[in-house]
Amino acid sequence: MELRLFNTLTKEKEPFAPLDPARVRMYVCGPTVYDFAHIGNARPVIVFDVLYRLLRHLYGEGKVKYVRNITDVDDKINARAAEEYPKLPLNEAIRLVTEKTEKQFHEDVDALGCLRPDVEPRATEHIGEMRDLIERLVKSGFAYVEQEHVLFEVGKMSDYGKLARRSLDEMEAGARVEVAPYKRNPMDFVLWKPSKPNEPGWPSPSGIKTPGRPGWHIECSAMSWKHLGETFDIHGGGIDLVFPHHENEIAQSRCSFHTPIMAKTWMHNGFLQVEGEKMSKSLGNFVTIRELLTDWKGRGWPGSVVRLAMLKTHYRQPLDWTTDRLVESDVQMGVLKNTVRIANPDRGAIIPEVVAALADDLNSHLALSALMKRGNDSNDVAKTGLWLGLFKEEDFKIGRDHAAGIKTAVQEALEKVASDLVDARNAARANKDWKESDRIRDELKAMGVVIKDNKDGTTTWEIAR
RNA sequence: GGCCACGUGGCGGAGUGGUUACGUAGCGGACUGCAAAUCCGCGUACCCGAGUUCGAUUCUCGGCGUGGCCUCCA
Repeated sequence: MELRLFNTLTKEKEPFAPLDPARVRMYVCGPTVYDFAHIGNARPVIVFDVLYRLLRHLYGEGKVKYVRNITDVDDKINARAAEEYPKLPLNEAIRLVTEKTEKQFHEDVDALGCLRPDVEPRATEHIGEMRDLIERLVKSGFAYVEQEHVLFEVGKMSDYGKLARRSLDEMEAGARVEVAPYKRNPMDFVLWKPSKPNEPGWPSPSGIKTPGRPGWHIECSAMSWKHLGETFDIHGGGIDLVFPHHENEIAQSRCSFHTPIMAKTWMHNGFLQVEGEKMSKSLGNFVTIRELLTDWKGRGWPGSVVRLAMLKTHYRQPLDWTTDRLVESDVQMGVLKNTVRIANPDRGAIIPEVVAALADDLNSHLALSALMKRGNDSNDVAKTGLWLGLFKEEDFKIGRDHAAGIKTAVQEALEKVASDLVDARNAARANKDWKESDRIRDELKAMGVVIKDNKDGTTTWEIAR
């Protein structure tokens, strides 16, 4: 099956061919760990999780390497640490903030059914690689040292701006901010900057005496290099990262290694709004993953429902996050769960139409349509839903145990009670005592058991969703 | 101001130069003592204007609207 992906570099959907099919390599920009991740952060995590699953399916599980970084050096982190732990030394406070936030992030995205990447490198563990890259750039003339800063000189790179499709002239004309005095060109960007005495700092490159810290972009160049090599296949993130972040990553990496590309395919997910408005703290419509899972609009939403709600829209389209979207996803998830309630994924196969839809630039909505199509074999739906991350293995534990004849004491007791009541109700029905029959059904309902009178005359029951 | 994306039925949303998915909601029906679940049927949409064309929702140009980037940001 041919995989086609939209490449921001060429603005075209193109056939995907890995540099090395035995080692498919993908890098996605991960979170800056200073606060709960919000629903906008969840979008790329879910989207690229689906791509990761698809790549593993197409090339083999052991053949794909997925790297998603954790940014643990950043001014926002420093500010948050000082605010939350004013009495601790800053470095210790920073460690507490980043560790806590990283744990929260993992809990949240696990709940959304996302697989962990193969490597989750931390910026602070790659300062050496960053210094190495910076030294290379200075030596080869792409970067310069000025007032203890190291800056990348954009004018030295002939096709700077290619990803964002902007020429230097256009960008300078649009520059609205004050230009720092140490910059040769207004668009030059920081690779390394000096730290104040109370800030985190590391030995500086290129003969700078004062300890310093990295600029924002260099960490991704360093970590992708360390874990994926000088060039790799896919680099992903939110569309807002195209400029300047990804443009600058490309500049750093290509000029360090003198390569024509950094990543072959650049993929960017579209932005998300909340109830038709831009999500922002000032509007008060900021939605964190944690809120969604526990209490948003009066209830908690299962991770699978959030995942489904996210994948209903193609990843490059803008997405409006609304209650209606979640309610509909909840209904659909209920239908899916009902379909697979006695299914066994081990006996099913991944539905080819679902894979085909995803292989066409991750058309997740069409894939979901194929999954929910009437008449699908329930074992196939189970297998495919599991593969898509919509179901978890434990969703099928009861079905499997049931098939294997394993029951817990609680289940046995429940079954005894329920089957006695069902028998009593059927006896009442045989006497056309509808009042008693309905009373027993209500009693069962109160216990969380739903009755179904089947067409063949039998009566079955199940635990209410 | 510069660059870019998007605009499809009540809602979500795919797709296509001509035959107009699918889901959800709604309505009608089958099945039921009544329910639940399931199944069947119905609705007939593509921002506006101009152009290309035998024919455009689909291509081109212009407009309007929404959003993004240009500054930390998924």
